Amino acid sequence: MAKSESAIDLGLHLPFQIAQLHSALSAQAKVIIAQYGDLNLAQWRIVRVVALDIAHSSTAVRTAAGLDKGQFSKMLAVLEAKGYVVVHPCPEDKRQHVLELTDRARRAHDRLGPVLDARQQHLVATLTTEEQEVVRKAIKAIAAAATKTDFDITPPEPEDT
Amino acid sequence: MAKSESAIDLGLHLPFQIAQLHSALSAQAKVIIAQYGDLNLAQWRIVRVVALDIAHSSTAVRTAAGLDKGQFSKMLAVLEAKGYVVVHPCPEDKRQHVLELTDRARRAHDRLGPVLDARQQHLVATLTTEEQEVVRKAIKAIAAAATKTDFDITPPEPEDT
DNA sequence: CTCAAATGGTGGAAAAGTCAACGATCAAGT
DNA sequence: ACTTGATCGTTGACTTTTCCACCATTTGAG
Repeated sequence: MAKSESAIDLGLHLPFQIAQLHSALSAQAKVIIAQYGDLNLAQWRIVRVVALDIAHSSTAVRTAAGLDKGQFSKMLAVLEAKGYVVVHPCPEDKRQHVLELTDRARRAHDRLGPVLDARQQHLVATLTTEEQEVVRKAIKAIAAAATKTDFDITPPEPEDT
Repeated sequence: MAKSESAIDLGLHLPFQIAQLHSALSAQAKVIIAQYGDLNLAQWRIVRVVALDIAHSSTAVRTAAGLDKGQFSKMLAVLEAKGYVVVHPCPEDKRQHVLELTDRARRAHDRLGPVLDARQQHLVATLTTEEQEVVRKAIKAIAAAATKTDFDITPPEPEDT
């Protein structure tokens, strides 16, 4: 088989390829988003999660957007300052907030949403439905497998030097 | 079909899921690498590219490792300072350098390489060979599709506000 | 040879992301 | 009611990543 290469074929390197892919996607998103407003990627994600009614309370939005606690706090402050969201106290849990989008955010979402949907379609355009399904499943599986960190074929040996 | 959700099902979101996956993989790699030495991810990639004889001249290594120009310069300086690589002038192009690994780097690679290979296998362990093939193809295709930034369903209309 | 355009590497600035500590709030048990 | 432990959001320091302007070198055209 063509696996004669040391280890660098195409098969190996999955994390590297994912990183490359992520980089490309991120750059693409950045350019697109920049054309339509003054929000960055993280901020847009927050807006989108709320606009699609995926979540409205702060923690739920944060996890859905996949953001760090600190970063979320900062981005949310920016969004509020720019007039994209209004923050209400949460009746059920006084520690949290409830996010409400302003008209400005809704307009931005109405303009940008379709473009991002088009992008999404463009991205998977070359894949069949079955392939998309496989990819989706694989992402999930690999993400789960990525939690293990103790491989330890050979335990670290500090006195090797 | 089950596509009743606004847009947020599983199918959409690919960039987001890739981002999450990348984050998980990156964190995993970070932990593993940290156990075996004092190199970070980018530095390790450089070492690996050279160790596997994928490239030796600076620009080739940089692109193979998928690093930013500036970051590569800095990481390379660190590698040199730590005694992992020796930088020679490039005879064919005086702007570039030729990278040579030190024994230290080779030892590090000999120790860490197998662990990362094991990790790689673990990551794709749940996927069949065909599925791996699909994933590989998909990554390539999506990455290619990610270069397009001009979707412009509707051109930006500044006077919408 | 000379010039202009393109490419490579460096360094600094700005942005993004990470992390830990802190006070406020909640939940659960007593 | 009270206490303990957990969760939540904020803040500030810190690291990492990204971007851009600059100079040196190369390449190709005249």
